[in-house]
Amino acid sequence: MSPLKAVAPDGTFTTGPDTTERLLTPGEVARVFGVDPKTVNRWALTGRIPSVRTPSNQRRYRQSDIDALLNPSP
Amino acid sequence: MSPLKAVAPDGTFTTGPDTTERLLTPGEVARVFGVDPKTVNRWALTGRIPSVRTPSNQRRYRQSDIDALLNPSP
DNA sequence: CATTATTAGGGTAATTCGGGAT
DNA sequence: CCTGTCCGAATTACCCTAATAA
Repeated sequence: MSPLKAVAPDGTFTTGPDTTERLLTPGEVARVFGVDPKTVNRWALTGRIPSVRTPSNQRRYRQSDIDALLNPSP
Repeated sequence: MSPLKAVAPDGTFTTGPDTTERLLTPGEVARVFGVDPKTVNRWALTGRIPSVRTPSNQRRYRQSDIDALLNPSP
């Protein structure tokens, strides 16, 4: 199964990648938690947060992962 | 082999275009990695991603290439 | 044919990376 | 153990106009 899903927010089926899963930059995540962007990256290095790497080795963080940290065991 | 059919691991095949070789626009790839579409084109220029050119010089990216970047030799 | 969105370019400011010292 | 800061180098975002796509 491809990681590039094709279900639109309204439930319709569209061909193409899943655009519903937003990716956040280190700076954006840093603002959420009120810490330095480098601290966010250290969390990734120590395995506290999952991260996605761009082809140029920059880190991106899934919105769902951040939401999970903000809402533990709902 | 023809790009117009997909052969599953069990030997069956599906009719229609090969979805693993679908071409993605710069904007679609950009949303996958959470970057600007221009950045995706820069990846192509610097050889980080293979790209296909339309007759009008626009860039397209093979979904299989994008999948490979997200799942580096598992 | 007209309209709207996307893309290709280039130029510049901002962000990110990694290491290392504090 | 965890965090914020300094550094240089690399990477990216946003600005614009013209061309292409739907």
